[in-house]
Amino acid sequence: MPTMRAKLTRQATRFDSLEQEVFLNLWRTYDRLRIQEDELFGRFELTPQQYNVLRLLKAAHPEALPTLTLAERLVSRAPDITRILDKLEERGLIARERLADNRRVVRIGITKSGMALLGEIALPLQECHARQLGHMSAADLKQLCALLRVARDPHEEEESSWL
Amino acid sequence: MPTMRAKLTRQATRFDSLEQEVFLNLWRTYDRLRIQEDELFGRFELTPQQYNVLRLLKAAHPEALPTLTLAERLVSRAPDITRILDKLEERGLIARERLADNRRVVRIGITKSGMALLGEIALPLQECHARQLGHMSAADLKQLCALLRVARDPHEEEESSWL
DNA sequence: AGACGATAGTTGTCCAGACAACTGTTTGAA
DNA sequence: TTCAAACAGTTGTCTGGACAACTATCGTCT
Repeated sequence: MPTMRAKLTRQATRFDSLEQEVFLNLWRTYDRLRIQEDELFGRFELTPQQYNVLRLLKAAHPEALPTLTLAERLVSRAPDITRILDKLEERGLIARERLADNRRVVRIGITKSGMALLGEIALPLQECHARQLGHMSAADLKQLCALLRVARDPHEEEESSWL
Repeated sequence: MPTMRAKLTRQATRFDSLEQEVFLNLWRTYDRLRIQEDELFGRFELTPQQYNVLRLLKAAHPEALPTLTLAERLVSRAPDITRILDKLEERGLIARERLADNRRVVRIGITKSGMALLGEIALPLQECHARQLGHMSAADLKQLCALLRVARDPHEEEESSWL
């Protein structure tokens, strides 16, 4: 009985501070859960970022979004948004259209083919989410969500930009 | 002409599930906080992974750890552990030693130079952690930690391996 | 109208991460 | 004793991410 406790105490002392412990836990947890996502999206030859592009475009559908607006809404920074879109366009999952009245802007829309791919992914993705976090109660999930929001709140320019 | 005015009305994009919401929040929060870490470690020409190697070696000091043992303990997977170590060795921050009684094993130890670098980083790193999460109460931080552990618990092979 | 700065994307280049195939070393069973 | 399997790292190679410099277009100030 004291062996377990002593072990945990020793572990805890390896951190320099509580903040460091939180950040490393965050990193570790993200990494572990991402393994599941990577495996799933890999089956469809998508990266998580590419999937997120499609997800956002589906949410905007039938609107099309300017490239940089899309980039802003992505979960993770994407300085290489152009090339991410290049690959999706090559596969016919999105369509680009340069606006006639402002030729600087390229608007991105999801294609039927893209919507179809999202349809294929939907069920296995739900199963993936269940494997990832299905062991937690809804209450815990909500609390975790809330705490994560608090944690990053000062680091968001505008609260609503990325979803 | 309804060209690009109606874009802000769509911001309340729905998640497919609570689990997805948690994962995307996790990803986003990790990404936001990581920006701070990247900036800090960048000043010392280290990646977060490289810092973690040094941190673990300091914790093990004066013991030296076999390469793959070290890799297991890292926060994030590191299939390229060899090259991470190559770079640290080039800079004289770690030392490699092939064991005489089992020539397969390479043991890694932190050097004085490596310890000195960690000493330099310590204070700015604490300031970084304060910027990242200093706005949260100790109670919230502990709760967040606990929830993160619960979240990844089924995805850890052995609870104590990575610290 | 012309020039300048701002805006919207694109491209170049370099480095880290991922996966798999490979080398060298030890063990252990026929 | 010898040879195959297991082990511990290493290397090859490809893709994705990061940052900065670049092009094209537009707005605006004079």
